Amino acid sequence: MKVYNTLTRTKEEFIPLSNEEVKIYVCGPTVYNFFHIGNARPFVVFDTLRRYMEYSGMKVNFVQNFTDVDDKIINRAKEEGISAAEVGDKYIKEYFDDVQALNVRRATVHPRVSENIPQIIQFVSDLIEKGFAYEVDGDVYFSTRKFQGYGKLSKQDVDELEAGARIMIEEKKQDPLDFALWKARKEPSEVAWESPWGMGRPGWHIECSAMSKRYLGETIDIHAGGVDLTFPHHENEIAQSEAHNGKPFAKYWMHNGYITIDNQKMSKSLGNFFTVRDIRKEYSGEVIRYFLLSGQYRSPINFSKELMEQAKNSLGRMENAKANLEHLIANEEGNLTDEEKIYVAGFDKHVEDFKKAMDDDLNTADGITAVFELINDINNATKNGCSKEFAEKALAQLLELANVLGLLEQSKDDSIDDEVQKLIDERQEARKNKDFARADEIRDILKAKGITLKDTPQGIQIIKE
RNA sequence: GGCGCCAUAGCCAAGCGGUAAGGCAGAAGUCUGCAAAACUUUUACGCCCCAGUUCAAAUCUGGGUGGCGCCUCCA
Repeated sequence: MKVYNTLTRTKEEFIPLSNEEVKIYVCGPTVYNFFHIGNARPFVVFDTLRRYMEYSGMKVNFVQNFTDVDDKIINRAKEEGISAAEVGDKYIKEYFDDVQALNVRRATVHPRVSENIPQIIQFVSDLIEKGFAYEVDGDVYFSTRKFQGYGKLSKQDVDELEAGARIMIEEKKQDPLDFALWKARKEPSEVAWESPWGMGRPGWHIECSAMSKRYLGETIDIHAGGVDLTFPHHENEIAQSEAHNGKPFAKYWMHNGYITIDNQKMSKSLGNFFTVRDIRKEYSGEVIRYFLLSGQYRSPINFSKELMEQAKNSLGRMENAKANLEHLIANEEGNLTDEEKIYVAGFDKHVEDFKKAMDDDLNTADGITAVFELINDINNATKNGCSKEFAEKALAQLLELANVLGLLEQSKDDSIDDEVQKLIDERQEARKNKDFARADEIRDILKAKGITLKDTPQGIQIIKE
C-alpha cells in the first residue's frame, strides 16, 4: 500500500515498523461542542484507513484522544455553569453518538488528557532537564530554536516564521516562536493540577506527544489529522517528542483536506459550519459518510445541499442492490447456474480493482467505483431473477467491499405493524380484482408513511425509509 | 514576504505519457395494470489559456489566468 507522507511530500510504500501491529495516532476532538462535518472528515477517513489495513490482514492499534482540558472547555463550563469535567463528559458522549451514526468504530484506546496529567508533567520535566524547555512564573515553554529540524514537517524556515511576525509576542517567552508546554492557573476557579511549577494545566501540543508515547511508544507508524494541524500542532509535537525521546516520532504523517462551504474553509471561527448533529436531521450517517468518501481524502470537498442529495442518491443505488439481493435470497431457491458461475468468477476483477484503488493512498473514490461496477454485474445477472445461491454470493461480495468503506452496515428496521400488513393485504386483493385505483391509493398512503412497495416477480418488496 | 494545493461534461469525481472510469441529474426505450427497482441506449473530436519536449500529453517542462489554504485557536 502506498501512502502520501507529508514529511517527504511524496507517496511512499507503507512499511510497518513491526509485523505485529500498525500503530496509528489520530488527533481527536476538543470536547466543548458538537463536532462539525469538517471535524468528521478525519474521523471517517482514518477509520476507513484502519478498516482497509485490517481487511488487508494487518493488526491495527488505533489511538485517538479526547482533548478535555482546554480554554474553550473552561469558557464553556463558565457559560453553562457546570464544571469543565462535566462539559467534557457531555460532549464525549455526544461524540460517540454522532460517530456511531457515521459507522466510525471505536479506537483501540480513547485516552483523555485529564487522565494523563502525571505523564504530561513527567514529559515536561524531562524536557526542562534536557535543556529544551524553561519555566517562567509557573509557565513552561519549549525552546523552539534548541530543536534542530524545527519546521521539517511544514517546510517552514524558522527565520521566515519569525519574520512573519504574526505570532503573539509574549513577554515571558525568550523567543516569539516558543510555545507553552504548561500554563499556570490564572484564577482559582480554573481546572488545575499540582505540578513542580505550581498549579496549572498542560498546553495543547504536549498532550498528543505524551499520550502517543504512553499508548503507542516512542516511534509510531502513522500520525494523522487535518491539514490545518500540520503547523503548528504537528510540528510542535515532533519537536517535543523527538527532543524528549531522541528518536523519530512518526514514520508517516497523513493529512486530510478541508471541507469547504462556497469554496471557503469551514471553520468554527468563521461560523460557516454545519454540525453532524444537524445534518443528521436530514441525512443518514451513512449518506454523510458516503459524501466524505466520495473524493480522495487529501482534496478539499465542498459541502452543499446539492452534493448531499447526490450522495444520498448514489448511496441509494448501493442500498437498492443490497435490498434487492436480500429479497431474492428470501424468495428464490436453487444453486448456481453455469451462467451465474461466470458472473461469480468475474467478481474477482472488481475486488482487485478495489484493492488497487485503496492501495493507492486510500483512493476511496475509485474504491467506490469498483463497488458500482460490481453492482452493475450483479444487476445484470439478476435482472430476470437468479438462484438463491447466487444472490447469497453476490450479497456477500457486495458487503465485503462496502463494509471496508464502512457503508451498507446499518440494517434497516423492516418490521411492519398489523395495520400496515392489513393495508398491504387489501392492496393485493384490490389488484387481484383489478381495482387499481384503490391499490394505488393504498400505495400512496404507505408511501406517506415512508413505506415503499415494489411489485416484483418474486412478490412484494417492502422498503422502509 | 515564506511554504503549499487545485483547475476534467449540467453537477460531483477518477485518471498521473498511449488516445477520456464511475456516480448524480437529464433524454429515449424494455419490463410493469400503473409505478418502483432493474436493464439497454444516450450526454467531453476534448480535460483553464499559450508555448515547448515527445512517434504520442488531460497527464512532463516553462509562462500566464483563475480559485483555495497554512504561516494565529481551528479537522
